[in-house]
Amino acid sequence: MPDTQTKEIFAFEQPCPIRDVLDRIGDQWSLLVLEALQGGVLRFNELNRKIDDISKQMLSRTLKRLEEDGFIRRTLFAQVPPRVEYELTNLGRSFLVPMHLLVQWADENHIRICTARLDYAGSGTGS
Amino acid sequence: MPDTQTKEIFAFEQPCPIRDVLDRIGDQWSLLVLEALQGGVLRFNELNRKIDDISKQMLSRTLKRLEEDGFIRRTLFAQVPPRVEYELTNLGRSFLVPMHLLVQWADENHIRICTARLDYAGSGTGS
DNA sequence: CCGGATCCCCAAGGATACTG
DNA sequence: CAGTATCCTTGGGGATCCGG
Repeated sequence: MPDTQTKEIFAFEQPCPIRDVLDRIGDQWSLLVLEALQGGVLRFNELNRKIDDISKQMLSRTLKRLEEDGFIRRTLFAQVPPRVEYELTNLGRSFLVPMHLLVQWADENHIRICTARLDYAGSGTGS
Repeated sequence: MPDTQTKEIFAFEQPCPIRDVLDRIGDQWSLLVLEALQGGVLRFNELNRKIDDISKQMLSRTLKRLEEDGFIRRTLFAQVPPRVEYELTNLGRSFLVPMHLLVQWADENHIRICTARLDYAGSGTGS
């Protein structure tokens, strides 16, 4: 792709940090990884086991993206059996503060959402 | 799954409210719509103009999903020229509280994320 | 004015095999 | 052990046309 045209991603991209954040943690796995790393340093396969329904592929991608955005730090020990450790950065840790509030809200209001869905389905379609 | 280890991770199962929430607001437009409705009641085309880079299609879908989950309320006035009004529910308004904290965090730390990206790109690829 | 129905495209996500 | 490369599937999102 030699020449990427300036495709208008969003008109609100420049001053829209939340978009960046949502794009990162809105995916399937990022939040799980961040939560898993709350306990401390973990190696790749430890993470893989801890989240065990994630594939190596997705774990790798997710870690790379999180590292790229500065949420986690990757440390490679150049040894014969490779050893790589992942841990939260200060940025990652600080992020979990507001995130947990959102999680808490979700937890407290999930029942309402479910109720609303049933209600909607019930009133919308007779069948 | 009655008993797992010190799994503070939200299991990826039935009781995973955050997944529901992220799936809803992690999309392209939901947040924009919710923010737009903060000011009060708006009609369909008013919303369309306010977010003007959204298509009618996506606005319609987004509104329906938000209504389905109980974040907004839709009021139809059966008139010859159809009139439909949208407004936040209490649930939707309460959601914006933790959400704004996340937005605020994003706002305050966006520069760090951007820096991390440049840093990562700079150290990762020499070319 | 307010959408639904339809078609299309692309990128995110998964599975598997391979590598240093 | 810690990934990468490759292929494939899925569905979100856009454009457009149609209907009430």
